[in-house]
Amino acid sequence: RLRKWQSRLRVSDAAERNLAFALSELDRITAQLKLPKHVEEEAARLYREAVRKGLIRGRSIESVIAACVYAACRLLKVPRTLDEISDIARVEKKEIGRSYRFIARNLNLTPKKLFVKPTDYVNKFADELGLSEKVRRRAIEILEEAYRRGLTSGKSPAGLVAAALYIASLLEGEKRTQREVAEVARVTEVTVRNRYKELVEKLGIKVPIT
Amino acid sequence: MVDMSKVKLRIENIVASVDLFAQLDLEKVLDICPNSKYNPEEFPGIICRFDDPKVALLIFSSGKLVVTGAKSVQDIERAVAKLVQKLKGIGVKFKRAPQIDIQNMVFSGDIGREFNLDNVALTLPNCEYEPEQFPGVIYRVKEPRAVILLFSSGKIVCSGAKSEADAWEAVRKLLRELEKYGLMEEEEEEL
DNA sequence: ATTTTACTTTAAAAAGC
DNA sequence: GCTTTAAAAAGTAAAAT
Repeated sequence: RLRKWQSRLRVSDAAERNLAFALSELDRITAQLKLPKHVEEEAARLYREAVRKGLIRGRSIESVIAACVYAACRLLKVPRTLDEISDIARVEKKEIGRSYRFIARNLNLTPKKLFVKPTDYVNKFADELGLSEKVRRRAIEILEEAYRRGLTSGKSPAGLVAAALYIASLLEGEKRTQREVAEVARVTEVTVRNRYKELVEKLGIKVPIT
Repeated sequence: MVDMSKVKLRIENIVASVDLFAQLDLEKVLDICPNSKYNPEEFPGIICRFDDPKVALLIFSSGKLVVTGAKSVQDIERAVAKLVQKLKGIGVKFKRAPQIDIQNMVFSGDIGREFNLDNVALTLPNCEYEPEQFPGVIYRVKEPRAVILLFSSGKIVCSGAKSEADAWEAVRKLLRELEKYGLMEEEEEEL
């Protein structure tokens, strides 16, 4: 009898220790990324739910917490790239991505709930690049036309937004280099260049010679 | 009725597990497998490649094998027969004829029309789509168990099926769902 | 700056860690 | 869970030219 009691205590002990570790990890990440309180709370809620459903088995607490942060950002429309999170999480991006897709599947986080409008990324990147409202509007117009023309399916949203911002910055006379745009969007210059070429070509955009 | 007339499927890879019903001394087996690799530290089996039929075999001391890379069940049968002949050459005795089990078949294919994957992801239940991580929609079919990757071009990859008939049935079920949710008509305008 | 090579996703088995 | 094997899809990344 006493043994069973002790083992239960041990189990809840371990569970409490794991939760405490997970929440401290969550605190560290959200503080470093300067994420709003409601995102941290949502991530914590998702984590507890994941634990309750036994989704942590076979996965590290770190990768699941990082995945919950990313999922919370997507659910609450707080644009953040997976790269930014994996920079400070001590787990590789690939592993966070796997945990993210796994909890999304099992917590019924549908693509619809997780969808973040490209517009939100436009504003986030434009903020970091110090671009005007005019450039943002132009970039969004380009993205909407690209969507209508079927040029966005399967492509990296970050890469598309980066290319649209690059083009808009040229058109509105507030030029940013491909390198600068690629850096904030966390994609390579080659990706920006590829998207840029396709958008300019297929949408017939005349960019000023640089 | 689901129109499958424009759908194409091409076998790309077959994975099979095989039991030869014989114990093997892997050090001796190494001699009859020219281009083979064996590092028990990292992997317990011999990795051996045949040019004809073009397959890769994983050979274990238990006498069990994994044959991959085949484009037909016949390729697997031929590869197993070829290995058995070589093993007989070094004196291996078999308790009975080898048992071959097809474990997985991978197909590439085409549905014959393009898709707006954002629309598909927002409408088709139980699918995954994370373009930041992978360009295709991932759709899991319960029965027969298989997974289909759907790309914006309409090209697909079907894996996990244990037979060609199962793969066709899985694709048929995906098309039935796409039709059910009106994702097969909306003649994506222009271009 | 462009080309080549490599890796992302899916499935499944083998023996052992 | 991981290790190894094969193959396609289309995109992106990294490395080479």
